[in-house]
Amino acid sequence: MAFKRHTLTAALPYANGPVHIGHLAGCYIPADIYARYLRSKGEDVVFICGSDEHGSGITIKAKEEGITPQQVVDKYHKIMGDSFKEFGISFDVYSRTSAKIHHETASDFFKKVYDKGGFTEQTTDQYYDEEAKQFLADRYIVGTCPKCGNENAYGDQCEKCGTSLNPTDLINPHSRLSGSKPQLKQTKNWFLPLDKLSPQIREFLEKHPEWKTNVTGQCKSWLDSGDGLQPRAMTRDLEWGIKVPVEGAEGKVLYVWFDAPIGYISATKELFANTATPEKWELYWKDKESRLIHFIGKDNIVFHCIIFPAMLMEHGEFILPDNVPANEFLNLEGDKISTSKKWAVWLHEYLIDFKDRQDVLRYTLSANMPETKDNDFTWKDFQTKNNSELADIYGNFVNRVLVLTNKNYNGIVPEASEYTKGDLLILEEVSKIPDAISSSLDKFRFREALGEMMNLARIGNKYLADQEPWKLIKTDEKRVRTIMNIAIQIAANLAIVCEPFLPHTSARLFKMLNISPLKWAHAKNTGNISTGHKINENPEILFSKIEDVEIQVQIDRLETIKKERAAANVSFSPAKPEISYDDFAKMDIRVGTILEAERVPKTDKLMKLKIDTGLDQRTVVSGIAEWYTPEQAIGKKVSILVNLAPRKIKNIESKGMILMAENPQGELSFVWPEKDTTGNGSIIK
RNA sequence: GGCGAGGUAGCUCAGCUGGUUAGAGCACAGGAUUCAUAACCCUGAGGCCGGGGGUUCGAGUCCCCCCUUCGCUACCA
Repeated sequence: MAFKRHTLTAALPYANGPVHIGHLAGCYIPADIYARYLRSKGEDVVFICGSDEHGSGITIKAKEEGITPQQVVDKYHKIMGDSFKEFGISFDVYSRTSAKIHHETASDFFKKVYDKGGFTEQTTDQYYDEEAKQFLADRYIVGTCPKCGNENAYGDQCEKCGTSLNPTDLINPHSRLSGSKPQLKQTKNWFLPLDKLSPQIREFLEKHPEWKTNVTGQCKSWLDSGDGLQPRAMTRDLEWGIKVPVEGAEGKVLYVWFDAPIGYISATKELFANTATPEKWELYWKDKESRLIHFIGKDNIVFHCIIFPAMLMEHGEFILPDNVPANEFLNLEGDKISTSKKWAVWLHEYLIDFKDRQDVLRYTLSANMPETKDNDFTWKDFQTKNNSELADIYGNFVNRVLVLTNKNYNGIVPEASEYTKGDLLILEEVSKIPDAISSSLDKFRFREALGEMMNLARIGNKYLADQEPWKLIKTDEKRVRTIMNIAIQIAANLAIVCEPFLPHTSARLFKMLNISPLKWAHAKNTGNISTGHKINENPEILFSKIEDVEIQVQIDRLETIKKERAAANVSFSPAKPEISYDDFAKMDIRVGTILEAERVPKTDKLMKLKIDTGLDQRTVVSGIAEWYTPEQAIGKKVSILVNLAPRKIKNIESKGMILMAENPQGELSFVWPEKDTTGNGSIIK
C-alpha cells in the first residue's frame, strides 16, 4: 500500500464561465492542500489541471456572445488560469483540452479502445437541422416546455421550472441555429458498454471500502438503480470538439465527458514534454506504484468513479483511481450557487475586492468545506472567521511573539537555557501537531486538519499567557529568554504546518522570521531557529480586521442580484405566436364537474379524476396533486378539453385534459364559469 | 414513488465495531490580564442527539415506521 508517487487531479473547470467559490471549496482547495502537504513531506507529486473546452455548452455560449467558440475558451481559460495562479493553487501544469497534445492523446485513446472492439455501435434518432445541415445537441433545440409552458425551454432542461427533458418532449421544437423546425434523422454513434462492464466496475468499487460514504453511496445508487448501468454514447454529432478518428464518423466529435478526463493524461504529458525525460508522464499513469487521486465535486462522481474507470479498463494500459474524495456543494447565503443566475462569488472578482487576502478565503472555505453535506457560505461568517480566528488567534500570536522579541532582544533570538516541566510539556504538544494534521489529511478530513493547525497557534497564545514574560522581564530576565525562544520556535513551526492551507501567510511568516521555508519533517522539531538568529525588524500584520462596510458591499451586491432575479420571476412568459381561428376552433372545451378523485399511487403529482362532462363521464389523469387534495377536488367545476387524444398515464387511460391557471410561482388553480347556471357540457369558446 | 447521502448546542462540525454526567471551534455571558490587531487566558451558560416504536442490563450509536434537507431517477402533457 506504500506508493512511490502521487498523481493528483483536480476537475477540469468548464471554460464557459469564471471560477467561483463553489468550485474552490468543492475541489481546488482540498486538492491544493493535499498537493502542498505531500510536497512538504518530500513526496513525488504531480498536480494536474486544465480547462475543459469542448462540448455544446461552449458553442452555445459563443453564439450568445457573438464570438467563436475558440474566443470563448481563450477568454475563460485565461481568466481561470490567472485567478488560480494568484489564488495560490499550485498546479504543476494547467493545460487545456483544445491543446494539440490533448487532441492527439484523446484521439489515440479512442482509437485504441475502438481497435480492441471496446465500443458498440448504435443508430438512434436525433433532431437534424436541414438548413444548417447538422445534428442538434440537446441545448441547441428550443421549444415549449410541456410542463410550465415556457417557450424557451432547452432540449435537455427547462430553465424556468427546472424540469429535465428530452428533445422529443418539447412542443413545437425549433433549432437555435436556423430557427427551422428540426427533423428526426438516424445517426450512428459509438457507445461504451457500461452494462457489460458493470461486474468489473462493481469489483473495482468494492476494493475501496475506505472511500467517503457520499461517494460510495452514489456509485451504488447508479449500479443498483432500476436497469443498472446503460451503454453511454462516447461520440456526438457536433462540430466543436475532437474529431472521431475512425471511418464513417464525419461531422462527429468525442463526447465532452469522454475527452475531458483524458485531459488529465494529456496535461501530464505536457508537463514533461519539454524536459529531458518526456516519457516520464507514463510513470504517473501506468506504474502500479503510482497513486491516482481525483479531486472533484459531487456532480462529477459518476464520471470519475464509473465512466472514466470503465474507459481506463477498456483501454487497458492505465492505473485506476485509488481514491476520489468528492465534496458536496457549497451554497451562497442560503441559495444554490448558479453561474447562469449570477448567484456566485467569482474568484477573479474576489481577488480584486480583497487584494492580497487569498488566505482569508482559503481559510474560510476550508473551515466550511462541504465534506459530508452541502454547506453554506455567508459573508458574515467570512468576516467572523477572519476577525476572530485568523486575526485574533493566529495573527495576534505571531504579532505578540515578534513584538516581544524585538522589544526585549532587538530581534535576536535569545537562548533557551533551562526548560521547566511545563516547557517540556508544551514542546511535546507542539511536536505532536504535524502528525495530528497528517492523520486528518491522510483521511481527507480537511476541516479537522485545519483545526489542528490552528491549535498550534492556540498553544502558543496560552503559553504566553501562562508564562507572562512581560512581567518576568522585570524579575527574571534569564527565564524570559527561554520563554521567548520557545515562543519563536512555535511561530516557526506554525509557518511550516500552515503552508498547505495558508501558503501566502506561510511565506510572509518565514520572511518575518527571516529564515528559508522549512519542510514538514522540521515541524516535529522544536529548535528550528537557532539562538542568536536575527529576525526581521518590521513585523507586519498578517491579518487585518475586516470592517462591516467591506462585507456590506458584498451583501448589497448579492441583494441587488436577488432583486433583479425576483423581478425577472414575476414577468410572465411572452405571448405565443399568432394562430388562426381555425386552430382555436379545433379545441372542444367544456364545463365539467369532478365526481371522484384519488391519488395515483407511487407518483408525486398525479390524481385520477372522474369527470361529468355533460356528454359522458370519463377518467382524466391530471398533475394537480401538489395543489389539491382529492377531498378539495371533488365537486369542483372545471374546464376540460374533451377532444384531446386519449393517452395512457401510469397504465390509466386519460381522456382529455383539465385546464389549469398557473401563476408565476407555478401554483395551479382550477378554471370555472362564474354563473351557477352554466352547467356541465356548456361549451367554452 | 424508487435509490443514495444528511438531519447532534445560535453557527460549522466530532462522536470507531452500542457502555459511566454527549464533545470541539466560533458566537454569547462573567472573570482575570495588558506583551499584542479592545486581542490573548480562565470560567460559565447553552443539547427531548429530527419524531415515534422496538431489541438490549444499557442506544446519538442496532432494527422498523414517519417527518425533513440535498442529489439522481420515475411519473408529470
